[in-house]
Amino acid sequence: MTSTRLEFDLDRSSPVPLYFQVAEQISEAIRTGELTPGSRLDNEILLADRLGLSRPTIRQAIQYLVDKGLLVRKRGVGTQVVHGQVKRSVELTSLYDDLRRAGQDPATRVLSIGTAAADETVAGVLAVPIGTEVLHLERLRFAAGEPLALLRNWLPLGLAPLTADALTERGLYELLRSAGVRMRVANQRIGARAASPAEARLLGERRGAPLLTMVRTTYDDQGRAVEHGSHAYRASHYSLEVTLIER
Amino acid sequence: MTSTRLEFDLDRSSPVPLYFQVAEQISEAIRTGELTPGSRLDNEILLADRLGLSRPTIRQAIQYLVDKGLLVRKRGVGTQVVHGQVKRSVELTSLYDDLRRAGQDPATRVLSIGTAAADETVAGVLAVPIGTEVLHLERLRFAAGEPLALLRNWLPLGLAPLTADALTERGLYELLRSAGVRMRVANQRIGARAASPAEARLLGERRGAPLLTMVRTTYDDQGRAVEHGSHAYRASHYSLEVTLIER
DNA sequence: CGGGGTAAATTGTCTTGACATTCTGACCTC
DNA sequence: GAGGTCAGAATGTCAAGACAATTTACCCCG
Repeated sequence: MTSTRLEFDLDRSSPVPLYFQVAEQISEAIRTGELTPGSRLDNEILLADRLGLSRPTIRQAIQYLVDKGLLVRKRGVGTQVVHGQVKRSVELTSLYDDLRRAGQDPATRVLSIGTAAADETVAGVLAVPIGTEVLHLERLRFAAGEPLALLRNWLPLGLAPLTADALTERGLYELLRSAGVRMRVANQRIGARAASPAEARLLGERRGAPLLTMVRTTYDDQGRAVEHGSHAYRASHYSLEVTLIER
Repeated sequence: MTSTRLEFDLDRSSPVPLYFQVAEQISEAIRTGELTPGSRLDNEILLADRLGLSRPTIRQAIQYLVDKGLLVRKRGVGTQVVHGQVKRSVELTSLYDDLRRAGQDPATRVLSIGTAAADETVAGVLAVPIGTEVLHLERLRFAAGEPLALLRNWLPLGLAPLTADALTERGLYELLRSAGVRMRVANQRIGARAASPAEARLLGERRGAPLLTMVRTTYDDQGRAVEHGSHAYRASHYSLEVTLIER
């Protein structure tokens, strides 16, 4: 089994790090099928030699792809492309992003927006004193013209200029990101329960219909809570997908 | 703000890599509160110097903790302990493991175990031809004496010696791991639906009660599917927790 | 012909050294 | 006093080399 002779374009004057250029091109070769699942990469020393790079740089590129789940390394054996195509969606996504990517034409109706005093739960997760004024949102999300989810959020004040108009046009995550908030970690608790009469009316379901619930707290790169949400989805129309990669 | 003078025990004769020893002890210092959230670590060069290690080794230790979400690095600034305490459970866990860790005394009743011909769905996710014989399991999981979940699994034959007795005593993941299966990636789809009469009877719920459902496929480090499961949990008794870390 | 030991191949770990990039804060100028 | 400029500090990237640990395959011996 001879390994594929990959071609690489390296631009040493580019601000893009060399290890990243290498990783991108290996990744591309996997995507296009030039590197088939199970095939072996050349060993690190040979690769480094052929590209005129040092071994640590090559290792950094490979490690990056191993962390993303595209490659597998084994000491004494070599580096291989993983078999099978696992969906790789480990990103911090929001419902709005997901729907738009799926071509589902999301729409939002802002039910309420304004400040509220943080109760014990909200104060706890946002790490502010009880009673602190926080921003409270209630939105109804539609996809393909159908009501899909009831979204309630609490955020610290002053994070981003959020208005009803802006929230009607764009998703919360998108607005936060463009305001310079760098979300990095999210903790989600996913459950299910029967719809209350009020929820059923808003979502167009029968009373007692199963709802998928998610309580999420999102933190920025400093570990500060930037958003807390309590959402309810119509189980008949939506499910969540999660991919876990063990290191 | 002076940085804490950490003490480190390094054992160069240990088979445990030095970078890992350092990472463990920083992690421990964070856990015990010796390093408080927001506090700055000494810079990498100073740290390397004090421990008698090279800078790349220190960087490897820090990078490991950054990936786990315990530390934050900023170029030109330094390395800090993240604020807040995000739950760090990015592991590939099974229900059985979760329950036992929570001291919930899990128990299992094996409803059926045997081979079955793979239908289109199962064949697709396990990457075997339709009609291939696969192992099929049906289990009822109890916690604290109460029925909690209905678990159905399909596995390739010959992976591990699975018997009804073994499955009564231990979890599926535990048995697979001890048979040398290295699970690395899991793709999960989480939803909710109303309980069918049969499910309601087994789980001790009323007909139509909301169930939390999870369809999961687990892959080993080669990317080969090792397990496919379709599970239903009593929403009134259980919820799933997921932590996402963006790199 | 089978089993065990050995050697080769490959990745894992660690060191030393250099320069680039980015952020912060102090200083200087207007 | 406000704003821009510059220097210092810290992490980011890259190189070249050495040795360790592990896996695989081969060869030799019984």
